[in-house]
Amino acid sequence: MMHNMEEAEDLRVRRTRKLLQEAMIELTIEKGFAGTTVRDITERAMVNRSTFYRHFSDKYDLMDQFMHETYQLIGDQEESFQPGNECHTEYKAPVGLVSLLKHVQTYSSFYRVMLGEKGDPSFTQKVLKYIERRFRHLLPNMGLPNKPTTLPVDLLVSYVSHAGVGAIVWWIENAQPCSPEQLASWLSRLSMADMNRALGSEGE
Amino acid sequence: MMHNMEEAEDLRVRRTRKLLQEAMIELTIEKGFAGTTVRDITERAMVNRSTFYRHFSDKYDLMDQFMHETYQLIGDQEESFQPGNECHTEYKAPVGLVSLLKHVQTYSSFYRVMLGEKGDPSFTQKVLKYIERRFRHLLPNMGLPNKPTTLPVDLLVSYVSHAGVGAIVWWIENAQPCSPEQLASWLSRLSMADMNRALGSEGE
Amino acid sequence: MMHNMEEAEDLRVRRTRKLLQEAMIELTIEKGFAGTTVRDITERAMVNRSTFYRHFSDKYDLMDQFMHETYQLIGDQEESFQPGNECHTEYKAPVGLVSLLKHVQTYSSFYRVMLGEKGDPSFTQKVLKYIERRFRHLLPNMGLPNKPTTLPVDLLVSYVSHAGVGAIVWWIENAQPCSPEQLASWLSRLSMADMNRALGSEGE
Amino acid sequence: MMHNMEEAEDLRVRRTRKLLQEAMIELTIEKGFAGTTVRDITERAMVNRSTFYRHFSDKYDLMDQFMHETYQLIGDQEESFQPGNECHTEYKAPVGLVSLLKHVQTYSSFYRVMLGEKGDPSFTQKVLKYIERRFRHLLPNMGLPNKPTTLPVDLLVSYVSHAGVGAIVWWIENAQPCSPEQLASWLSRLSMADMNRALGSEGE
DNA sequence: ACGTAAGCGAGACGGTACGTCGCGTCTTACC
DNA sequence: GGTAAGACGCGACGTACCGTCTCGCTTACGT
Repeated sequence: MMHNMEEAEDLRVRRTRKLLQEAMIELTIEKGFAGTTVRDITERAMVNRSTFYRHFSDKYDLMDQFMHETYQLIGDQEESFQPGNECHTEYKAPVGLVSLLKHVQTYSSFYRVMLGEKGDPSFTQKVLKYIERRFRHLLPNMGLPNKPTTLPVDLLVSYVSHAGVGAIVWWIENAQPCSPEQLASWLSRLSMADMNRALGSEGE
Repeated sequence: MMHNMEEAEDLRVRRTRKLLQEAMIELTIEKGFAGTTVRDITERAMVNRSTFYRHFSDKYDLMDQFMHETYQLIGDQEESFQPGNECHTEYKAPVGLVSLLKHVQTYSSFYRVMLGEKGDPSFTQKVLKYIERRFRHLLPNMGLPNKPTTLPVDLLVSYVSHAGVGAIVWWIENAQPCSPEQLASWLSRLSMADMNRALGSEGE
Repeated sequence: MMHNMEEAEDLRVRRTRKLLQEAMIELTIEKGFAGTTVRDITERAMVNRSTFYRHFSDKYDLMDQFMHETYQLIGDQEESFQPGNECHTEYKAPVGLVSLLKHVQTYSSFYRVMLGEKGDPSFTQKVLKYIERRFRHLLPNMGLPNKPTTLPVDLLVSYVSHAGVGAIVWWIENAQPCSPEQLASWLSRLSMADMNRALGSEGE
Repeated sequence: MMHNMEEAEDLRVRRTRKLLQEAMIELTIEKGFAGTTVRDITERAMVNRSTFYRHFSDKYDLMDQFMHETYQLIGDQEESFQPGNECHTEYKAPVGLVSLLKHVQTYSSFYRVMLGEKGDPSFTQKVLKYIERRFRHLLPNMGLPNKPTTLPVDLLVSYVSHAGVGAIVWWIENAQPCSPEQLASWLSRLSMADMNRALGSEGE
């Protein structure tokens, strides 16, 4: 009745995976992702190198699984997120954005490295895609004229998504000088303005 | 008296460097930057591997020198760029932006890869820093209140710079569906609006 | 009262050991002994790998136990072997040799591999030692002068023992083109001649 | 006129190969061939492991090349060997056999291991094939009746070849208690007798 | 016949060697 | 002096086996 057999993984397995994940994060912070080798990770985690390969095909796989688990969690928290009552009426930061920022804050050193020049482009890409997806969910609620001569929606999405990452980068590179809520508020106001401005009224 | 010594390089040297540069670009397009090895480059360039190391310390150095030469050229073209007469009065795309976009268009396949997940984070970083520098040149001309409770200028710069890269990414990933001038116009209007909006009047 | 405790093994145990033995033989025939791994054996035997190690310390141990059991059997059959009435009087093949050859014939494919280049030197060595022992049993019955300048007995023993293996190798590599009895006859005649010739009369 | 360009191999290359060969021989003597790893060899030779693989595909290849070079040399020495004047007329050991035994004596420790249970079956096989080839060269000079019911020639060849190895094994395992010439004499007398006896007159 | 100790399946783990690849340095000969 | 050719040391990679070790399940045995 209780031990939920579908995810009752071997205790040793969970321990090993956790140790490897933590080691990877620490080392990435210290010397960048590219500069971190599988051997480094396993030595730090005090796990045999061959054991690493029993769980992950390479360091990128370890990375991916970490992100996947993490973003799953953020996604779960976000279920309480109610679309419809937050956009362009009142500038209140959406719940999901705040919880994303809180996660980023938790791993701020890690994100600082991963989104920077010692990081990994496919990581940045994943964050970007995640943000893009969020924006696209918002879009249908706004009037989207999309007249031919008009600024294309996709351009706008790419613009605000990258901009969002830019805001996050600023935040973590300056030791998060404001609360997640504050940043979320500024950020969503900027993005919403961009989108409304571009899609709503065309000045010319 | 000695043929303008700063650029009278040995013909063989210029040939070798050019071959290596072209090979690197081709291979990066084909298999990503990380996946391209020095041996690949030298084989494609039909140059001996040890010769590579006489000119560049590694592939990142080759990359850097390529970018440096290129952006030098763009910078030169941009000298005609007159700050002051283009911002927030009339939404005319600045000359420099257009010439940057034209350069990007010339190497669009290369940029598509380098700014994407097969690219190199330090490349992206350099492009970003370049754009940021451009924005900061513009800033002093605008009134910047920077009250404490207000959206920080640095956040704004990071926001619009990343957004600019986002626009470029959209452009090259969609086979440049509009002219450089058109994109420059859209892009500068969006950025200016962001900056004016945030710095000029605080709605709330 | 307890059913002869030395061989009343658990049924499962006997089954497992037999399966493993057979698998080893098959695989050795197919891909040589060195090329056969413990995992191969257990997979073929449909037995868990850890079960293998409960019975044998490694594949060499499995090998040894197989040989030991087998040669025990041959030894038993050989008890009827009466030394003294077969050597240098009449060239009749000794019983023991024939039963050895019959055993070899039964496992001819296995011996073909094990005595060849995909085999195992320690296996060959064991066969050799077995044959040597047989010859040494015969020796005391012959007059052995062993004068200093004379061909040493040990050399002779090594000579005929290896020769015996050579005969067996020829036999199994040519699909046993003659009966065990025929080969035994030829072989013992050759060996006896060597030994008589060398030990009995020195031509020069 | 002097630097014989066809075999003027890079001096470093010759040095490296020699060091590796010697290391392999030493280690094989110390711990057997199977028990010697590539890493062992390279450490002993004070050569980087990857350099090993630039010259040899694995330790077996190193072995083979060593044997090939060596037996080439023996073959060269043997050119003075004149078939026809040594067989079955006078029991004088053939030149080739003596030079083979001298080579074996030079590397006696190595051969002791390689032909024994810590050795390698394919090595033994090569030695065997070499000896077999020598015997077959001798054969045509003898009258070979080969009547159907008669002892097959191939059996005889296998018999004497293995026997020859047996003699060598005895020799090196007993610290070569006699001169190569003495052993060669005994050995060729035995083998010749076997072959004459079997092929010449059939007692029954 | 049946309860229990054994044998067994499943598989994580620490080790060690493998053969490959890429790097950057170096030497030698050629032009 | 620039280049080709290529040996070399270094060190990471991902794979393959090895032998050891739980941990539950099931099955033949002994009374």
